Amino acid sequence: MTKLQSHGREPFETVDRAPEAQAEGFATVRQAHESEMAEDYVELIAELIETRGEARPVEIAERLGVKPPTVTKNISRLKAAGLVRREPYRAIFLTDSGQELAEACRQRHRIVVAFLCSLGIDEETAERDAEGIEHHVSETTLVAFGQALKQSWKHE
Amino acid sequence: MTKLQSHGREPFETVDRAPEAQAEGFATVRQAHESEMAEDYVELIAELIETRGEARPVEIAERLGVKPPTVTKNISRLKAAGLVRREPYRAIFLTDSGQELAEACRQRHRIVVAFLCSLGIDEETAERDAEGIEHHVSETTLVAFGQALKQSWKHE
DNA sequence: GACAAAAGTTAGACATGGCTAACTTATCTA
DNA sequence: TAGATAAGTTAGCCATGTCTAACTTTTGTC
Ligand SMILES: [Mn+2]
Ligand SMILES: [Mn+2]
Ligand SMILES: [Mn+2]
Ligand SMILES: [Mn+2]
Repeated sequence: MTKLQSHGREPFETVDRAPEAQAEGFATVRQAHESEMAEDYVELIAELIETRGEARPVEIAERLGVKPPTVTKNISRLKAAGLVRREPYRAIFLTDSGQELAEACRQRHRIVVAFLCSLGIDEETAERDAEGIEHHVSETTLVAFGQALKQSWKHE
Repeated sequence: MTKLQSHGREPFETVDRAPEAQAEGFATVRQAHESEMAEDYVELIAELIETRGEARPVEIAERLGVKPPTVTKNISRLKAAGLVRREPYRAIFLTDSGQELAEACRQRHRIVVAFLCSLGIDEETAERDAEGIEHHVSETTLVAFGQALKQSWKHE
């Protein structure tokens, strides 16, 4: 039991951090919440276009578990943010920047799900937890998940 | 390269799920967001009481990175929810149920941080990501993190 | 003990993301 | 092609969690 590969510390001690560092952490979480709606929408829209040919508000509402007016309102926010293109009463399309965001989100989502599954978590739970977790995974952590995933392949 | 221990699937394929299942996932995330404020506050209050002797609004504000009026408002919500006991202009205490929630949250927070660190992620990043991730980790996933952590000790 | 500084609260504003009810537009079908 | 049904929008409501400005209370200092 060498200490060489240790990433260190006893696992259950509370790290005490400088107040500013802690505050920065909470600020990061609040920021993540601000992008969350956009990320989930573009991700879903991309999936619907791919699998259903088009993205319709009814279906977005159904899959998000919200009511149609909520979708209308949020879609116009996405349009204002330049992520989506569309005319009233018609299907929804992604702009280039929307497409780009969607791809990144889908990729991240898939990695998080696969990583959780590689820990032995059932797919349903993995999907559920990933839907929230994904928005709080930094690039660093995403890379670490990817690495761990590769490791898990070797050992199977 | 046996398939015995495989937890299955190619890692980068999109799982397609029934609309209701997907909707339930998003509903779970929305629910998690509703408890998030309470969880972060009681956790922080418990830590402040432990390390500083008492929990004062200024310090809560400083560590959360918000302004004092935000803390005042949220503390009265926690009081209404029966998590906190306090009189105006005085320090804040946890009720039994607040204490209980705080302990669970601290434990979960520590496990998530330790787990991320065990993947080789630096502590600062681990803390930052954990602050958001913790609220979306189901019991199942928390247990899996704990297990993986135990494994990582064996191999170090 | 008075007064200045620090801490805390109150009031009122704002953005976000839900909702229902009522209306409009598009699509389907007889 | 008319009428019915489904889809989508609009208007207006609500809760949450943030803020600033102004006020009150407590604390510390001389
Ligand atoms: Mn999500
Ligand atoms: Mn997702
Ligand atoms: Mn948190
Ligand atoms: Mn936490």
